[in-house]
Amino acid sequence: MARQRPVSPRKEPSQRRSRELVDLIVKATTRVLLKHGYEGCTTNRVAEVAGVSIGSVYQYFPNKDALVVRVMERHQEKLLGVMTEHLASLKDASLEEAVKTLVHAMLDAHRIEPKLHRVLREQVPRIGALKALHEQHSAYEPLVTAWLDAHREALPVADPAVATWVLIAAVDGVLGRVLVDRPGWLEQQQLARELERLIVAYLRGART
Amino acid sequence: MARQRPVSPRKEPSQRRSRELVDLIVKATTRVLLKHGYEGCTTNRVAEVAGVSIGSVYQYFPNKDALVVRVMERHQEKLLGVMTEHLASLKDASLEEAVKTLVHAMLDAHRIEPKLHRVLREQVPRIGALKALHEQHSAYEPLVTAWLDAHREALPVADPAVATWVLIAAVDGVLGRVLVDRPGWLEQQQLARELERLIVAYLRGART
Amino acid sequence: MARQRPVSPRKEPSQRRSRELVDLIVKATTRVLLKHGYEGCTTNRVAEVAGVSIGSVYQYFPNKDALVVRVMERHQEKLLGVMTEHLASLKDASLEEAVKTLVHAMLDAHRIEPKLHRVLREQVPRIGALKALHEQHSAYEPLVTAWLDAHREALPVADPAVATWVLIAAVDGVLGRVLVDRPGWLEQQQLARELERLIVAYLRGART
Amino acid sequence: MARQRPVSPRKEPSQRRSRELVDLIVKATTRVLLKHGYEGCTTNRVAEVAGVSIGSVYQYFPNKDALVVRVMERHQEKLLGVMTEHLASLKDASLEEAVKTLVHAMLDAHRIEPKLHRVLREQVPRIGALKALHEQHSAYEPLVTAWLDAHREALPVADPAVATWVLIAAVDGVLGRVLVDRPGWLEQQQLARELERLIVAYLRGART
DNA sequence: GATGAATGAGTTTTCATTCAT
DNA sequence: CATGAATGAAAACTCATTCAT
Repeated sequence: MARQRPVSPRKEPSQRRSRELVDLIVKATTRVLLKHGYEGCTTNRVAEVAGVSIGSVYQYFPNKDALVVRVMERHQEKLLGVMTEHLASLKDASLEEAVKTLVHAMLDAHRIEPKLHRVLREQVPRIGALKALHEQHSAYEPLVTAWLDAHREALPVADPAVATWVLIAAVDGVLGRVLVDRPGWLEQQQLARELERLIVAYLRGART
Repeated sequence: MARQRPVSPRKEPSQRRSRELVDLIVKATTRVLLKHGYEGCTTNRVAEVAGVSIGSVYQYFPNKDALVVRVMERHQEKLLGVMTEHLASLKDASLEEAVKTLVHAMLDAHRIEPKLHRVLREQVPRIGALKALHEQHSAYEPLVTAWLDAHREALPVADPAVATWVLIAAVDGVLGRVLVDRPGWLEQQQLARELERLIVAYLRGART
Repeated sequence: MARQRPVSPRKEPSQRRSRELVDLIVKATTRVLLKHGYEGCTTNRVAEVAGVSIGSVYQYFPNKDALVVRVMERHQEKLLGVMTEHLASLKDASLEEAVKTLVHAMLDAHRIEPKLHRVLREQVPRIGALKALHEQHSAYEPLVTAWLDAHREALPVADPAVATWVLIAAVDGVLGRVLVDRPGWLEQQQLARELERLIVAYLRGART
Repeated sequence: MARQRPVSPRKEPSQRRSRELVDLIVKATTRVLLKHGYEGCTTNRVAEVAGVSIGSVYQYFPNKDALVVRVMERHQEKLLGVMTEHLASLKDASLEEAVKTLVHAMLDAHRIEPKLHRVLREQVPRIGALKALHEQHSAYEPLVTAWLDAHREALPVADPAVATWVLIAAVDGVLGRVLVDRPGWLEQQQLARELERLIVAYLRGART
């Protein structure tokens, strides 16, 4: 299935000037990605939009995909920031609070740059970065797992890690779909409510 | 975002020979898609694999994407077949039975051609106006909604359509993820159990 | 040292039309090679000079070097033609006649397209085809060796094959140099005479 | 044939430090040439290998080819050293001694850095106006010519300069070929013997 | 209808060279 | 002097699509 070239930055931008350049390029990539999608995101176009020579692009990025990957990483860093910030208060929360927090966090994360988020979700799989995309959750999953573990007694959860995995996959699945098919819902109270219900019910559980 | 071309078959293959030709081409596209991914799925390659002239391909398909779309449609027809078959018995089922049926149906659907399924999910960019196509669920959602509607009294479900949507999005989200990150789980009992728990709990609900 | 890509034709030109196309391309390559050297022999330039689309070039040649190699092969076919024609009469020749024939043959071969010959000699090594270039002699070496073997008694030649090799390498070395540094000599009587002397002396030999 | 740029050092390295820098760069060029061939010998790579800024390279060399030329010059200086050293004793030598000396000298010269020698011969295109450089022999040819001239009486040599030229071209042709096609022979006694026979015979000559 | 030769715009990428710091 | 970031012309090559046969 081909694809799998080095994607790591070619050269660390050391001086200030370069760092700004890299920043410019990544931002341009984002814009182009938003406007033209992955196919239309050509290196020349990126360079042009960035107002930078094509050579400069290749000075810092070994190839086209490296650009996209970098955009993805930046976005994920932001997501992660939002998530961890929200989840910091999870520790001593009650079930209801915890769930509200989690849902709120995930919704907020999806509100950061919804269009970009959607483009990345749709296009990034093609460059084999789907796993990387999924692993964006791995950073805060432990927080959730820890909470579950702490409340194990009160909840019929056999394996906290698995429960976390299923939960996040489910919620993320729903949100991903919302982003693509029902972008308006992101701001709807009802969506949050349903997700909360989904989670609470699953955790309180009713063995089948 | 560019992309927006006709995608429907150029001409209905009326004679038998033509129909066989189309079939040949679609099968070839599938094979190429599996082996080389979307990027590597070039029209010339497809023609070659099909043992057919490139001109003939363009006789029946207006452009490259039409090929891929046809492959998706075929796959979805199969999915739909499996789903509706399973869901036919839904009508008078109890909650537990209904849920078991649904989960079983979705799992079975994902077992049809998992590799192709994954390639289509991962590799195929959202092609043009084809969002609808990606809503592979829309075809059987009504069946689930109908069942929910019929059992409305017994279940704290405000809006059956929304509940169906959320449910399917959640389960499909989990399964999509399983396909990519935990392919082995597809055959694991535990996965089915967790999904059933998720659904039952959500439907029996526990208002937050 | 990189370099070593497939160089064999991509597709056999089957129809008349195609054969003419390939011919056109090879001729254009020759012209470009003569005018701009190997570096300046770009595929686009070749296509342009041939009055053909760049795509057509790549239809029949997998890459740039394949073009050059084909030019080389054509040239060698001509050389070989001239050589074997001359050497046909070698069989029963006396030493003096045989040597005259050989020298005459090699000189004639170098007169075919001296400029092209020179360019190929200078540039072709770079694409790793130097051995191929040398092997151009292997086609008629046996003829010379056979003659030597037949006259073994009369000549102090220990190993006819080695003697042939040395002889041809020497003469070819001289001619190659003439081509580059003293192109005018090619028409000079004296050059032929010196080469004949070189050979005759070597074969008649005088053990050191 | 394009190509025609200044190739002489941009500025004489006056201070010690500069001389060391130039040395570093030339050595790096040699290494890169050996490892990657002429095509792969990029200025940036050279700078990197030399552990020197690309700017510094251009401080002392006006362009890429100047680098390669310098490498060639260095190599030829060494060759020349070996040759003249050997040929110093030529003066009063007998024919047999003289020939032995010459052959020995040329063989030794080819043993200096055979790989570099081969790369330079094979890979380096005739750079611009540098034919002269390729006439690596011109430096010691006079020595041989002088000897021939001194022994004119005893030898049937019409024009010593021409004889020298032919002789050296022939021997060098054989050696060049050996380098590429039969590298092992370089150490074989037989090669030396054959070359000696070739030369002695040619000089003692037998008018045809 | 079927064929497949021909097209050429459009991509990615390299690398010699410059010049502000 | 030294640096190395920045440049951008130019090269190789692809592939969807057309159209004469």
